[in-house]
Amino acid sequence: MNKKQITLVDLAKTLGISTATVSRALKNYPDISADTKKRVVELARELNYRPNTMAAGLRKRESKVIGVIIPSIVDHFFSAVIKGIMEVAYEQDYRVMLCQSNEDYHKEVADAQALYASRVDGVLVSVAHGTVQFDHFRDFQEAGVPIVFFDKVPTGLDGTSRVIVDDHDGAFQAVSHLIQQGHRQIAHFRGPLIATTSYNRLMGYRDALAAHGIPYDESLIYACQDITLEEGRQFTRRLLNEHPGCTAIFTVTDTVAIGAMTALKMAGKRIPDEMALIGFSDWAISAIMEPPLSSVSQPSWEMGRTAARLLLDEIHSAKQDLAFSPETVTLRTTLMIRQSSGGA
Amino acid sequence: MNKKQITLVDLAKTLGISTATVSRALKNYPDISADTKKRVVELARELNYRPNTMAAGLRKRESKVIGVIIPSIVDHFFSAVIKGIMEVAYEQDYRVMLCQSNEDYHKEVADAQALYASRVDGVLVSVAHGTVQFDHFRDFQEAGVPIVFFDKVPTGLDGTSRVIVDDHDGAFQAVSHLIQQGHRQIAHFRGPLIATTSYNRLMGYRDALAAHGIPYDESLIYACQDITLEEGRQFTRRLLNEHPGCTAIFTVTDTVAIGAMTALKMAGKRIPDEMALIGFSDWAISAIMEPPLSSVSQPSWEMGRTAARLLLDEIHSAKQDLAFSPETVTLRTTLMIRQSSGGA
DNA sequence: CTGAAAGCGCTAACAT
DNA sequence: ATGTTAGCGCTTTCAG
Repeated sequence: MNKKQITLVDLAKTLGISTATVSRALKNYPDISADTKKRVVELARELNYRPNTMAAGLRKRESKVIGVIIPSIVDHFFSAVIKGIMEVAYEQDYRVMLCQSNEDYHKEVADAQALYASRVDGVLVSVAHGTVQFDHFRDFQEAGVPIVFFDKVPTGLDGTSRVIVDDHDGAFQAVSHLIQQGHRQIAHFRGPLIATTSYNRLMGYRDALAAHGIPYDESLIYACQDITLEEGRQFTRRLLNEHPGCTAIFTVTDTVAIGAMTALKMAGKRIPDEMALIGFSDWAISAIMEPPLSSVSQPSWEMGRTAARLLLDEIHSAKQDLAFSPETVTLRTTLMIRQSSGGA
Repeated sequence: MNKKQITLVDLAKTLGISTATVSRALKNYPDISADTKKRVVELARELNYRPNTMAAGLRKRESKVIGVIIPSIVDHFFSAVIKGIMEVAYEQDYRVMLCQSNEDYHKEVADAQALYASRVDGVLVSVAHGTVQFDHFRDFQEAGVPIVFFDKVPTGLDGTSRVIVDDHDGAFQAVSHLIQQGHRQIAHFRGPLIATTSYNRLMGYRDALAAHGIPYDESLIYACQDITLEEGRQFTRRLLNEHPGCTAIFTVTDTVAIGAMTALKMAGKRIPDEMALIGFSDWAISAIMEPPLSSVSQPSWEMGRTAARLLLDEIHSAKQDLAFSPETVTLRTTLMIRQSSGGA
């Protein structure tokens, strides 16, 4: 199909020199005469020569590609992470191969295999909800291909770096803020506890109550399955019924908080006067809701950059056979106080 | 660095047969005895053999990778497009290499070169705002590598397929709807006209007025530069001042519409009674604004799937040296009528 | 400073 | 039904 591409051989032939010299000239090798270098570079530009990275990769046993596996790309958080990853990769002259697991374990396995088959130099992965077994990453580990996990990280599988968000602290701050506003009965709409993030946010909530001497009341916890607007609405209606004395809600994520907001308005409750509200994630839209939604902001872009940097460092170490000790970086959240929590 | 990987040679040696046979056995070639095939497949699984796609790619002159260049990934529209692309690619056993131009011409050029160097089998691109010259795609064209443009497509550069949205019709419908609701003075907050999308939406607006016998009043057009919330707010305040008789606004995109919504509420105007509002893009959030925002919904996911399908078809044709005539697919928008336009 | 030659891992004629 | 051989385009010893 493809028309003939220009190769090193073409350049070498027309110049009457060896391909080795051409290769070296193009790579700024020290022991090359300024003259030949110039001739090579010029001809290369003239013929529009483009090195074939597959050939180089095969020979050098490196692809200059990093693989990324994420649960979902249509998600502000993840797309911001990817943006961070791509920036760092680009800065260091790496390409990015992207896979979306759709929160499906089997797809994640297939993605890992495809990336391994492509001989990526490293992988960044945020594991799917349902993933509890991690054999599909063994290929990489056995081959010495660095892996860095971010956001949703596996339990066990040590020897790998991780970048996570301090969900516990984020929740702790949010709830502490509500307590400082005078709230005593604070509901929490949590997520599924298999997700470490949901779990840690719940713990942050509990610990904040404990730290302020407020007893933990399990009936104030409502468990979302799918983390939808609809769940936010439903639980709000139930809460209003079951706990008329409750004056604040902290939700596992903004989606749920916005659902709650709608339900509260429909019930004629004033926010934050009759019910304060804080979400988690700080979507772009949260700030423009009415009233603007307080939320725990996650450093998504930073997370992408940090994870990519960690991975590339490890790749470089591995290439030079240097030791590398895996690191776990915990990024801090920021509580964005807006009107919905009465603090702004 | 990397530990030794299992190769065809390893399999061939332990089984005492040739690599050719092993290769064929793994690929379900017809002329292979059931017995050897079984032995090969079993050993391959046992040793956890993973074919090296770089080697195969070099030999077969195809990478099974498609490149994607988009202006921005942190954007609901584009991330949905990418999702569609990745799904189709996965179905047909292709990998996706993703690049983000950041709406920067020079980055776009660098991305194109990197993708060409990776010898991708085809490219999908949505060009940056500022891109007016398209030489950086010549490499692909000369090498016979298919390109499909989507959303932001180049003018000229024919011989390539395109997938676009019918912006004109989307705008036409939106404005017609407003007219049917009885509005006669309808403002339009447009985008920069270098973007074909913005231009076509403006034309749709004009033509809808014309079709209903309403004169076009240039002073009702406000030009956004950056398409921000803030611009939406400012223009709304100006509009209220300059055109007290105006009763409806159609904006180039939802961001601007939401800015307008905030400004209207602050000015104490009731939506849609005193001012009707329709946006464009149909963000997830538009439906949960208060009042819910009417908007022209773009088929983003469909666009990704269509573009990817078109590209893969062309790749397959090229591989078999079949003729392929470039196609331009125009996807229809859907007007989502909600409360902000008074129709629901 | 440059060249010759081998080889990365795989596939595809062309044999047999 | 299987083996032989050549080669995809590049890098890298090892010689000179």
